[in-house]
Amino acid sequence: MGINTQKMNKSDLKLIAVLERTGGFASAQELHQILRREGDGIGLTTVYRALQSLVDDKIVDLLRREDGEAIYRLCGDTHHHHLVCKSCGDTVEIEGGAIEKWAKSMADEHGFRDVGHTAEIFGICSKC
Amino acid sequence: MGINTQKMNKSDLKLIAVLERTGGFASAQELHQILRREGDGIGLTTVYRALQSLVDDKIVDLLRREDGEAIYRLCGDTHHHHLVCKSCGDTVEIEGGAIEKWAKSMADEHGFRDVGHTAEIFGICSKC
DNA sequence: TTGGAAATGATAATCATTTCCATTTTGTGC
DNA sequence: GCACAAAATGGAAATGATTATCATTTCCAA
Repeated sequence: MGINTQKMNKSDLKLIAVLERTGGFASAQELHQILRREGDGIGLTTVYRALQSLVDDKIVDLLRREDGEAIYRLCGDTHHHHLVCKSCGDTVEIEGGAIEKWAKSMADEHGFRDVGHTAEIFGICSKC
Repeated sequence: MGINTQKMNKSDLKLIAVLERTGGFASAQELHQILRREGDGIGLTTVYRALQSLVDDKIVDLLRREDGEAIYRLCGDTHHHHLVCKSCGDTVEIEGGAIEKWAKSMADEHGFRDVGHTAEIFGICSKC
């Protein structure tokens, strides 16, 4: 049994569809632009509302960009991390098995539960 | 040798003093209010500028509250990561030896150099 | 003392997010 | 189909943090 789509409204489903299609993280503003570009007249307010309800229902995760802007992704997407070039912006998706273990053991050690984590690596790629 | 205060300006020192006194995390707006309440006529602009420069110099850490607002805290002199409670904001500094190794090996594998990294864990602490 | 660089702070601009509210759509019993 | 209430929608204005602008002040070396 996947997501229960029975009780959702159109906006929720539209947002889920876009998030499935794009795959990664996206901000509310970006998601709104994507839908608009595709001819959907959805309003920004509705995008925020739908995302909020999806977060409440634990269907999407809410994270934060470096500058504090909220970004969303479908829960259950394969969890991975990024290796980003500070010069050209090129990004490599990498596995983070070691991080998962580290986060879990640290959380256990300090009595934290419901833990998530962020981990990114920045550097200069071979081309730059 | 602690922080090098020689090259700092008054505003930087004021902010450090308040952060030392209050101990935990505080937002720019809160720090500004505290200084104003104490009779210091410092401007909000200067508070943001000083905090930015302290972050650049790795003298304070910048994290995000749940709502995206930036919060600042004096950091110790060792490289560390944070375990943050999403509910009460309580923070534990933790070692990240595993992360250092992981970041280095990933960077080597993909030909990146001059690498840095970020890693934070967030969850619900035992008290909440 | 003085000239220029750095620091300062009030004000305005920016930008994501929320709130408000009038309008439209949807669902339901007849 | 029809009337009507509840839910959904979206544009516009409000909010609040952060940043940019720019005129003025402070600092400091010559």
